[in-house]
Amino acid sequence: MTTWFLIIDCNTFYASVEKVFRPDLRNKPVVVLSNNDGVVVALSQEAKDVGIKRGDLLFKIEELVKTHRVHVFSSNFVLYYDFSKRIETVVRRYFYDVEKYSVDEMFIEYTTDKSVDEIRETAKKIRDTISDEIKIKVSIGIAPTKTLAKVMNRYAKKDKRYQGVAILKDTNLLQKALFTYPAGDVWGIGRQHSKNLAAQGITTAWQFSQMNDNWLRKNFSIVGLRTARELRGIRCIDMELHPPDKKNILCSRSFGKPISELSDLKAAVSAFVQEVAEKLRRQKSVCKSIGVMVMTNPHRKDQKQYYNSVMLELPYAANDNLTLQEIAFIGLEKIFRTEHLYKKAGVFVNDLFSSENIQYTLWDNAAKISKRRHLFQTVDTINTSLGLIKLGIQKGTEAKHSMRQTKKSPNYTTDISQVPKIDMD
DNA sequence: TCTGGGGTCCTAGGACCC
DNA sequence: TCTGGGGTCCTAGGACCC
Repeated sequence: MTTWFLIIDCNTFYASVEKVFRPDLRNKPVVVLSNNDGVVVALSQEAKDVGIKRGDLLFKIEELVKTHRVHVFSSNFVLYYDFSKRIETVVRRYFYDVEKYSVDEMFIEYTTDKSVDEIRETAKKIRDTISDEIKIKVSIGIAPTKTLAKVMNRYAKKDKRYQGVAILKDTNLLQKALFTYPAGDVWGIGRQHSKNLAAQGITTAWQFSQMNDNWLRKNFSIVGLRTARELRGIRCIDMELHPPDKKNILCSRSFGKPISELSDLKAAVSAFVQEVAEKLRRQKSVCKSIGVMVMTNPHRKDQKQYYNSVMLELPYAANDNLTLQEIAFIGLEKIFRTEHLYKKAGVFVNDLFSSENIQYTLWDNAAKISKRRHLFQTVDTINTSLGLIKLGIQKGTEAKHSMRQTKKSPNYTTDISQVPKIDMD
C-alpha cells in the first residue's frame, strides 16, 4: 500500500465561474475585481495573454481593457462559494474524506495498492466529471506529500501534455521535477523568503530541498524545515478533515466612498458586528473582548492620515449582536476623531472559547444574557432563510459605507429571481 | 475618482513568578 | 572577589496561505 496526496485545484476559478452562464464569453478575456472594484484578483488565461496580471489596478489597465475587449466583473462570492460546494459534492462521490483547503482547492489522502496508471485514470475521471457537470476545469497533482502534490499540480496546469493530471510516479523523479522549479513557487515559500534565498544563490526548489536541516531551521524556522523535508518526499503535513474552530474572527472592509461622520461609521461597525457575531454563533463560540479599528486612505498622501484600534473587555462572555455592539460602539467613540476621511473600518474578536461551558460570575445578569442568546438564535434562523433582520442603527444608512460593485454578475444559482431566463419566442 | 479581505503559525522579548 | 535560573504567559511583528 502506498499513500498519495491529491490536490484538486480549479483553474482561474472566479473567472471560469463567471463564464459558465455566459457562453458568449468563451475564449474571451475575463477579469474579476476585488471588493470596491479596485484591483484584479482573478483572470482568465485570455486576460493573462493580453498582459494583465493579478494585482493590477483597474484604472491602470483601462487601455488594455478597451483594446482587447476584456470583460470585467465585480466579485460575486456567493456565486463562487456555491460552485465550490458543487465541485466538492462531485469529488465526494469518489472520496469520502476531503479537505477543503480553500474555495478552489481540495486535498485528498489516498492509500491504495493501485498502480500509478490506475490512480491517474481515477483522477482523470474526476476531472472529466467536474468538467461535464459543473463546467469548470480543474488540475490535479498527485504525490507522496502535500507540498509535492502542489508542485505536480502546477505541472498539470501549465503543461498541456499532462492533460490536467500530473503524478509523481516515484521519488527517483524528484530531482527532475524540482530541478527547474522556482523556489518562490513552492507552497510555503513566499516573496520575502524567496528574496532572501535568491540573495544566497538558491533559486530552485531542488536547491532548497537539499539544504542542511540546521541551516533551514535557523533561517526559515520549523516551517521552512518542514517544507524542505516535504520536498524530499518525507511527509510532514497531514490532512485536516475537520476545520478547527477559528481562533480569531475579523470583519473589515473599505468603503465605496470615504466617511467622516461618526453616525455613518457606527452603521458600518454595526454591520461588521453582525457578521462577526453570526460567525461566532455558527461555530458555537463566545468572546470575552472585542476590538474596533478605523483608518483613513493610506494611498492618499495629500490627506491627513489616521489609524487607530482599541480592544475592550466585555462584561461577560457573549456572542449576541446587542452586547457586542454596545461595547464596539464604546470602542469606536474612543478612537473616533473628527476631521478625517475614513476609508476603512473593522471589528475583530480574539480569544474565543466554546459557548457550551460558560462560567458566569455572581454579578452577571444571567437572565438578561440568556434572553439575548435566545433572541439571536431566532434571528439566525430567520436570517438563514430570509436575511432580513438587522439592528435598527443600520437602517437606511447602508449606502454610505457600502462597497462599490458596479459590474456584479447575477446570483444565477442561489437566487430564484436571478436564474437565467430563456426566451422562447 | 480608483490600491481586497480573512485567516494561520512562529519567534523574540519582556513581565512576572517562585 | 559572587548579582540565578527556569518556567509561563503575553504581545508585537513578520512571515505565509488563498
